[in-house]
Amino acid sequence: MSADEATSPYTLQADDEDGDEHRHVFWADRIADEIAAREPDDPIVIKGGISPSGVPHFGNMNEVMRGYFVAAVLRERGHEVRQVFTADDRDPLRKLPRKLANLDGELVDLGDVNAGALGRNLGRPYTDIPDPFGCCDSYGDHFSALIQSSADALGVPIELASNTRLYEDGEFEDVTRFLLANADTARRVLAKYQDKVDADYVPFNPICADCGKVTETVTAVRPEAGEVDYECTDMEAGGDTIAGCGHEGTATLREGKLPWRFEWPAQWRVLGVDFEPFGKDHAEGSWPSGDDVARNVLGDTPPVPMVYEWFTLDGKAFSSSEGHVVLVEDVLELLEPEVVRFFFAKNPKRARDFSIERLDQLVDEFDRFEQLYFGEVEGTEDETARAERVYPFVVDEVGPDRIRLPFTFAAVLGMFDDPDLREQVARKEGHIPDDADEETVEAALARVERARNWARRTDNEFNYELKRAEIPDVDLDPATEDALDELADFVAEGHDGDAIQGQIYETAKRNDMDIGALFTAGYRLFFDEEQGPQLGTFLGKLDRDFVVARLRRER
RNA sequence: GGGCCGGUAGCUCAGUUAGGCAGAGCGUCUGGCUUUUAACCAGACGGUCAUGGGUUCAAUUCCCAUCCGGCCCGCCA
Repeated sequence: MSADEATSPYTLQADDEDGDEHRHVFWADRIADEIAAREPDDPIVIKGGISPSGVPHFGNMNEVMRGYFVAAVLRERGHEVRQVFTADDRDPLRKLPRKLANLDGELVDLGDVNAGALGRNLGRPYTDIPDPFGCCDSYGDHFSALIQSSADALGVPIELASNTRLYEDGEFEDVTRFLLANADTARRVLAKYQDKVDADYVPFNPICADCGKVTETVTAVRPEAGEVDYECTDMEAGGDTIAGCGHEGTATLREGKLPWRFEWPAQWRVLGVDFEPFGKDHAEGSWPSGDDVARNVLGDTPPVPMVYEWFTLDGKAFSSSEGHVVLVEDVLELLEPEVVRFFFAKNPKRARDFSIERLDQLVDEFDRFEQLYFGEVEGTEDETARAERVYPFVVDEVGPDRIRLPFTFAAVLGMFDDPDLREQVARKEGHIPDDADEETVEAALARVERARNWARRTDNEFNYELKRAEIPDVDLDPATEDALDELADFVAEGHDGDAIQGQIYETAKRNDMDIGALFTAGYRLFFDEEQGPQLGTFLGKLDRDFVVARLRRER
């Protein structure tokens, strides 16, 4: 097969060759069609994978979530699906990340762990490097555990497969032997993509028995015996040189790894992969060569590919090594899992910014999406069709009776520590129907914690802080001062929040001043902000002496 | 330098695979609601669909060129 028969990885924009007449509102349906057209045997295998080289961040979850939606669609169609995720943990550590994370997902500076010990392991497989936190069997296992817990947190069942384990168990042995026996073909194909591939190139990198580094210099190959001889030479890694130890030895096919361009197709064969999503970094490099290697070296059909665009985080590229990351666990302190899944259900072709600052916008979008599904709001034909198709895949359970507090409202409710007070205010504002059962109300109020975390984290205008200790520095004109004094007298008489709220309006009118100005003065005095929660209700909840004194600007 | 992906309202995004009046939400503005402030209702404003050409009765959509952002083309994954 020639190169022009190669598969474009841009599956979502390819022409539909079947002339399939239904247009899909959900990209995962389109992919599922592609997979089904090949009539694969069950179970259908969907793969993702990353190197456990450092903190697995929110953007990495594309590898899990994109596959998840395709799996869900295929399951809906009656297929058995396995979602496999390879931890590419035999890859060598090439450079030290500046930030690591403990098993709780807390970021840690390299300097706070034993950086020196880590530095001595450059060039060795992640699974052969001690865990810098000392809690797992290896560096690789540590970060694999984080990948697993991230997938768990999103409710996606993945079968995590350790690449190292696959090598050790001999799963790659046959395909490795085949590649070594057919090294000429392998070289010829890969040379189309990589200039460095010459007559001496060997598609296998043994691990040095002496220093443990992945080596690149193979001096003899005996495929039948399942052995290679090697010399441990220097390795180039990102401009730096990792020194080899010079050891000359012999390795079995289980004691090394395939170079990535062969390892990927080998994984497809060994795991029987039918579909794999991957980031755009692979689209023009490893995919074309992998596709070619699979077809023309191994004689396999490569999986259905799908390129996804990368996310940015608050406008900047995610960077594990530099610590510009957010982990799934962090995100789930701010968003419900269904909102996170909703984000990943959007078109993979589009580069998106995951904006922590504007998470309220994402949540509002989700809430509307949900209302569209339940027919509670009007939308365009496309919006409605999309909501009807996608919503069930995004939530664990379709619940028409759920209550969603508007996110920013929930953030403001967060200033009350007392759960009863939160509920009371939410009811008063009409966000909780009278007939809602206890469980539903509790579920609705769960958003308050997340919204509160968001307000705190971004320290935005919803992060209200009562300035109790000290009176904010505020300039007031005499008319406002009079009004505040009158209001103080009213509060001192003992009235509830509703009455105080009404009195603010009355007082402003009586003093012939702008209502907004009086509210602003109030917010200034209590929050040092221009706006805030419904003032009367809020003041009604505070201790009366303090409120009276503050309105009189006494303390 | 070559290839690829993306660019749609102030913001967040649908729509582009198959050419047929430019869309939604939020925000903004105006008005209303006997209490605008964390609302609700009604309406308005908001666009050279990145730019310039071409094909076409008709182009956001197809073709060519250009600009911007990102990725790949060394190594590695």
